Amino acid sequence: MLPQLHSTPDLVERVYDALLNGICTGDLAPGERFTQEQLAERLGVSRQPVLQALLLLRQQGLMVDTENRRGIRVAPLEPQFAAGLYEVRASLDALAARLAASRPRTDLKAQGNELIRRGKNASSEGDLSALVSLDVEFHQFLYAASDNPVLADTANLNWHHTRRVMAAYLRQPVSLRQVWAEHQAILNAVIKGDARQAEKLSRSHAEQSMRLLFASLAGHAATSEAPPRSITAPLTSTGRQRTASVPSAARMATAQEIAS
Amino acid sequence: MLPQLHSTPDLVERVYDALLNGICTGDLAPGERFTQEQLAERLGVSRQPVLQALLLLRQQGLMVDTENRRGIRVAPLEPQFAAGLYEVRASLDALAARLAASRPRTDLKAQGNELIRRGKNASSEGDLSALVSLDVEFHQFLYAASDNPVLADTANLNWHHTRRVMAAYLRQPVSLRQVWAEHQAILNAVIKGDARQAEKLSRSHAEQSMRLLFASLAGHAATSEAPPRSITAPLTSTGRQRTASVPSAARMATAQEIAS
DNA sequence: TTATCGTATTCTGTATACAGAGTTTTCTAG
DNA sequence: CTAGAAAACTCTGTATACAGAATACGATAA
Repeated sequence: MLPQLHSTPDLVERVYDALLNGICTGDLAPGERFTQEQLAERLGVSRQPVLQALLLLRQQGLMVDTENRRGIRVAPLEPQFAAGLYEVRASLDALAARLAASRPRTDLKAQGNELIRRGKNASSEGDLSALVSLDVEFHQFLYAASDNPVLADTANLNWHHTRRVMAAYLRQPVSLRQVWAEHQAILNAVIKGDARQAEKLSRSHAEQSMRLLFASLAGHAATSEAPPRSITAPLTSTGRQRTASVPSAARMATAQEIAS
Repeated sequence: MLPQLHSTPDLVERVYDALLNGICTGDLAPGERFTQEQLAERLGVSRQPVLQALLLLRQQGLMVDTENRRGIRVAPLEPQFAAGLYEVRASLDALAARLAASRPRTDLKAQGNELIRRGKNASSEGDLSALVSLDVEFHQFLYAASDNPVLADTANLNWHHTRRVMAAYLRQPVSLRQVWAEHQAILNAVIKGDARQAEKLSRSHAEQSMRLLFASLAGHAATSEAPPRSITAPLTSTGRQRTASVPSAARMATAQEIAS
């Protein structure tokens, strides 16, 4: 009898993922208010999974209750918060690089180089969203290589915020080749097993990323909020559905649209 | 019109706190299986808040689904996990100390010294559970002093696990005066504004704590699992109650009790 | 006895029902 | 018209109802 993989529809997780993704990409702009019912209807589920997903998102600081406790909204994104985030990240990345370098692993080289190849590729094409994904992927790769699950979990939680920050602030394609050159250097140090060097490079990379980010932030006026592009598809649930028919066009209406 | 503090019974939070506390103190031993209904009945609430609290606890790695997805149990506590935990903590604490030292604050001295006084006091009395609390409190104090909310949140999440580890492994009162002498040294460096020194001391304190812990662990046989002392009171809910009467004696029965 | 199928049981996740807290709206007295 | 009470509305959190999935049990055939 095999372990029997579970085929869970798991609506909570799907709602969570949908909202998380919306927040991180900036499709769900901070500001507008949602009720649980609205979200539930858009996603084609009942209020219950939404309630639970919101519990998680609140706990991670991605959503906040509205003043009167009526409705919820995406947490605003303050530059000061981003600064704190990068301070933490610098420490965790430094640790990850050090650990990764001090645990010899044979399979790192191929996998790491492949990631870097793709990163440099996306970089020359100026594909911003691909770059964000690859950046996340590269750093997760390092966390995994550190072989410390606590570190991986801790860092990954913060990366949700980091993704948000990048998507929100990194409007113009800044000098991103530099980023991937630094990744390359870190990887090399890790592969060589030079823990000291890997740690140092990793820390300065995080700090450099923050500087880059804030330079980019200074570039466009603080008033020009991230223009939400916005689509959130209804979940194509295989599980039980509520009886009420769901409007087929489940686009998330944005303030911009309504205004125009 | 004042901000009007909400008087929320908030059952989810209370269930969460009750379970978290049980896990961290070791009253809820890893191993025995619970169903949502059992927990709900013991705490005098419906299954719904329990379900939601478990969502959080699962997400934080404190509880795990049982193999068959029937019931849930407290996540086992592996020494290897603890090692990873302390590696992360060393990094975060070092950062916290550095930041705290580099942001001059006048009110740190009095508050910090008071904590240390209480810590040394509890230390000489050998009050283990008070010592754990005070340890947590001292480190949270440093996180707060770092003035980086991301760091505080990140570190606090991990401290749940740390509390668990300490309660589970720190059976005999090891040389705890040493711990508070180190705290003292860290605080002094922070107050003096010596960031470099504060960072160094903080890192080595975390590493030292881990060594102490593992020494303690080696002391008693790995087989002697933490003896669960175990009581979890039913929530004295002010909100709506389920109609079914709750057994007044809501002690959590342990495997030990049943066996004897 | 042991393998195999069907049935009962358990337990979960999701949907729906309900009650309370805060808000807005409506109505009435001045 | 305006201040204030009261009714209606919104929205949340909790309880209950329901359906599906996995296991345990039990009967039947070899």
